[in-house]
Amino acid sequence: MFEVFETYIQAKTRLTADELQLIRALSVERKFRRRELILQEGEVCQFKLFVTKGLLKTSVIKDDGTESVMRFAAENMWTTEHQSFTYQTPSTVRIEALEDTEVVCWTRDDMRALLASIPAYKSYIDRLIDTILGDVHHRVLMNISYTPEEKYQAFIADFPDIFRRVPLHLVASYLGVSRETLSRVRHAQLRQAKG
Amino acid sequence: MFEVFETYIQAKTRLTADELQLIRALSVERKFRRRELILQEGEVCQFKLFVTKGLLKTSVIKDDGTESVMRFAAENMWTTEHQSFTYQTPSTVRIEALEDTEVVCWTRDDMRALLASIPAYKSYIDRLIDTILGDVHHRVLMNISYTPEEKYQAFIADFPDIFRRVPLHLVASYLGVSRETLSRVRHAQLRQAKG
DNA sequence: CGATTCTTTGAAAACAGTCAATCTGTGTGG
DNA sequence: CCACACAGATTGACTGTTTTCAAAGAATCG
Repeated sequence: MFEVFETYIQAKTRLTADELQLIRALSVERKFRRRELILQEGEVCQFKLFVTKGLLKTSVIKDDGTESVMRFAAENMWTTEHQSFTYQTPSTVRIEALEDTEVVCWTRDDMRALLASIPAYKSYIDRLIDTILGDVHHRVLMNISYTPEEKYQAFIADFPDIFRRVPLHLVASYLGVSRETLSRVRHAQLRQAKG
Repeated sequence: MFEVFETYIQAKTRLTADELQLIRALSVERKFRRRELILQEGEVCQFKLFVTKGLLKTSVIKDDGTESVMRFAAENMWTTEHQSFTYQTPSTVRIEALEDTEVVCWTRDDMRALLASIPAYKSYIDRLIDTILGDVHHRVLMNISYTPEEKYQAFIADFPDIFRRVPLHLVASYLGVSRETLSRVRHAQLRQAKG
């Protein structure tokens, strides 16, 4: 699995063999089965995960049982519960595997050590966070100003590799519309694409 | 104005007199009138702003003239167009003063220089970004799972110092509901509070 | 297969959005 | 200082959309 990460990170930044070796030494490889929980509500998030294979879902479950999907993470994407990971506090979200999934991950302390000792890696992470910030701003704008049709189109455009692999009702939850509405939206768009 | 920033930053992190002096040396103080544009769509965002007095609004105007408010920034809050500032690309958003406003600000290059030479300042900014990330995740969750009533309550709880100073229709835009709906929501809540 | 999960569909209800008109307060200029 | 203009808020009636509920149909996994 680490090889996938290695390929990815080499494309993003220039690391020496020693630096990469250090990152590898502190990494942990883990596998999860479909439906397996990576993180449960109330637990402290111990790892920052890099997905090398499969698909993860981060979500919040309300008291009434309603689920809100915060995030999907497929190959070559990072995921973690930022708050819980950074401050080692109980998580309010859960992370679950939607497919059999393989990840490479690091604990907070190991991550800190790596970032402190490898400037190029730190600066890559800084750029990554810039990107995340841009993405989430885009998502907010979509949330407050798009119609359901536009939201679904944006989702397809933003996650071309993911949208076919995720059950529609989870996409609906991610977008903040009901599954029935999204089903109808998609149906209408399919008809339009044909006609 | 710098004094306000100084008080703020000293409470957040420990800086030496020299470091603070350096930060001051590169800072620019600016004042804006109510309704004045700080940043226009298409312009490159030259500054990262720290508000010492007043209130700013960041928003996006769609082709049909509809405005979506992305963010408010009052005293002791930072604001900038992250994408435009970081990569010096044209901004898709505008920033406007809702009140007469005073800010302390820094250009990207000066900010970079400061962060590179003052580790404590860099680490403060890193923590700040952690906070922003948490805030915006909270906002997304609110967007996709709260009712208009809950959104308004959350806004009041999140911005107790701001909500009274902002026209209701801008709050509505920020929350992604129509101004009429928010007006009715607020009315109902006032009645409830009395009864 | 057999059971679960997921999707679709229809009909009804609830809801928020739109439109239009009015009301309020504020600030500006004569 | 007044009057007028303007930005903002409210209200009612209406429209349109989305949610909800319920049931049936498809797909998928074990």
